[in-house]
Amino acid sequence: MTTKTQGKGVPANYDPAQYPAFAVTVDMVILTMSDGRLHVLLVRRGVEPFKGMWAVPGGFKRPAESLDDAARRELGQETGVDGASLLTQFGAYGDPGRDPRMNVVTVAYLAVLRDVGSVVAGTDAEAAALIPVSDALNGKVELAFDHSQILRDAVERVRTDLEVTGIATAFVGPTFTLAELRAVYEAVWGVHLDGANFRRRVVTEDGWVIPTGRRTRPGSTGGKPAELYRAGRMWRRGGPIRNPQPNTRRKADS
Amino acid sequence: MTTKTQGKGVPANYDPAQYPAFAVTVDMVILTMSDGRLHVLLVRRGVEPFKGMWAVPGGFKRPAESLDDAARRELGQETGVDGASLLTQFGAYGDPGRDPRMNVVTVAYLAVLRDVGSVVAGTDAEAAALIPVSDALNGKVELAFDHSQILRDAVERVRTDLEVTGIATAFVGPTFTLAELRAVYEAVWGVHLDGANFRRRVVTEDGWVIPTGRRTRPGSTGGKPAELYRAGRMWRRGGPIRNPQPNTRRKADS
DNA sequence: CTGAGTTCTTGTCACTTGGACCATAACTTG
DNA sequence: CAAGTTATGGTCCAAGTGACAAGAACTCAG
Repeated sequence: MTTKTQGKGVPANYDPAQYPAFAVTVDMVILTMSDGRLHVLLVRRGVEPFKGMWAVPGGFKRPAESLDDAARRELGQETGVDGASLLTQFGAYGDPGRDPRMNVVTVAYLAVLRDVGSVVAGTDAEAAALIPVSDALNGKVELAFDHSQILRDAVERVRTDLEVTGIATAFVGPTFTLAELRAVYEAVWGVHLDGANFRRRVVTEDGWVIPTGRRTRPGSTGGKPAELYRAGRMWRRGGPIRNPQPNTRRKADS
Repeated sequence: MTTKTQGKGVPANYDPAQYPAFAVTVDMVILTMSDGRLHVLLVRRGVEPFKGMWAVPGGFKRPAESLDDAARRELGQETGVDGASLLTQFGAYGDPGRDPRMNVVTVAYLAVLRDVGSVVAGTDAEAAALIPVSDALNGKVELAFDHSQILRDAVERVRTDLEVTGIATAFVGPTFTLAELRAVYEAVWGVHLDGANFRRRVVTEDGWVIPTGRRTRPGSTGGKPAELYRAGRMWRRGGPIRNPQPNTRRKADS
C-alpha cells in the first residue's frame, strides 16, 4: 500500500488541483402520510437535463457548511420548515454519468413530515407536488437522474426505521389518535395490524403515548370518538411495534 | 432555519452556477474479531497533517468509477481481499475544515472480515495495525481527521446491523462453532448471552445454521468438542438474535 | 326516533417466546 | 482417576402475542 496511504498522506509537492473535482449536492426525500398512503414531495424540472421529469428536491453544498447544514438550508428554502431533528442522512450516490453534465456526488437525506399540504403551498406551487410513492416506484411517474433508486432506498430506510426508531410519531401531528398512528405502520409496511393489540402494546407500557383527555370528532362515517394522545419520551429510544414479517417462523431448508 | 450559513463569507446572492468543487474520498472501517474483542484496522500517517496519528484507510474516488467500486478497489489494494459483498456504505462526512488542506467530502464504508491477521501481513506491516475499538474510542489512540466520529458511527451501525441483518456470519469463518458465533454478539453488544438459549434459538429453526458433522478440537482448557456449522441461507433475510436491551420493559413516566 | 352500520375501546383465552436454570456428555490437565 | 471446563439437551414458568368477542359511542338513512 505504498500508493494508498498517499491518498491521505500527501507528498510534499501536493497540488489540490491534481485530485479529481466533484460537485457535491444534497437531495431530500420528503415523505408524508396523505389519504392513508405514503407520499413523496417531488418537483418538476424546468430545464435540461431531464426537463419535464419529476425529481427529488435538492441543491449544492457550499464549502463553508456541513452536509447536515446544507440539507437543513435546502429543506427550509423548499418547504419553509425547520427540519432540524427530522433529517436523517441515508446514502451517498456517485455513479459516473448519473448527471450527464459533470461529476456529481449527492448525499441523500430523509425527512418525514406531517401534513405537508400546507408547506407545499408555501413553495413554488406549479413546480412541486405530493406524489404517492407507489406511483413513483412502479414507473407511473418517471424520475430524473438516479432519483428512482434514491427513493427506493429512502422507503426501505423508513421501513426499518419504523421498527427500530421512533420515527412513526414524525408522521402524525403533536396530538393524534391511535388509529392514525397505526395507519402509519400499516401504510409503510403494507400490512394490517389488529387495533386492539396495537392499543395494548402502546398503552400498557408507560412512556409511549400520553392521553390528553380530549377526543376527536368522528368522521362522517360515524364511530366512537377516539381519544387524543401525545407522544411520550420513550419514542426516543425506539419503537414498540414490530413488523409482522411473512415470517420466517416457518421451516426453511438446509 | 434562520441560521443561514451565509455568515461565513458566502455572498447573500449566492450563485449556484459556480458549482463549488470538492474532492471525494472513500474511507473504510474494517472490523474484525480478535481475541474475543472487536478490532479495527488502522494505518499510521507518515505525513502532515495529523502526522503520526492513526487513521482509517481510504483513498480518492475516480470520476469513472462508482462509490462502491472505489471502496472495493481500495479495499482490495489495502488488504488484498475481494470484499464485494462485505462492504456497506454507512455515512458521508463533509464538515468544513475536516481536512485542513482542502474541501473533502468522504463516503464511509463498513467492512466486516474474519481473521484479518493474515491479510494485515500482506500490506505494509509497519504502517497498519489492528487496534481494539475500545482503545480507539476512549481516546487511548488518537485518530486523524474526523475518523473518531466515523469509527463511532461504524460501530453503532454494526451494532444495529447485528440485530437486523445477517452480518454476524461475516465475523466468523465459513465453518464455525456456535460459541464462536455467540462470541460475536457478546463482544459487539457487550452483553452475556446464555449458551443454551442461543443454541435453541439458532438450531431449532431451520435455515440458520447447518451442521457439518465434524467437530473441533477442544482448547487447551478442555471441554466437550463443539460441533462445526455452516451458515444457512436465512442469514440473508436477517438475524435470529435480538439485543437484550437493559430494556425499557420497565415502567417509564408520563 | 329508531335501527343499522361504523369505529373505538375493553376484555378474554390459548398459544408461543424467552430467560433462568439444571443435568449430562465429552474433553482437558494434574 | 479426580477435578475443572465447555458443549449440549432438557425443563419450568413468566411474559408476550395473535385471534377474537363484546360493549360503547358516534353517524346516517328512513
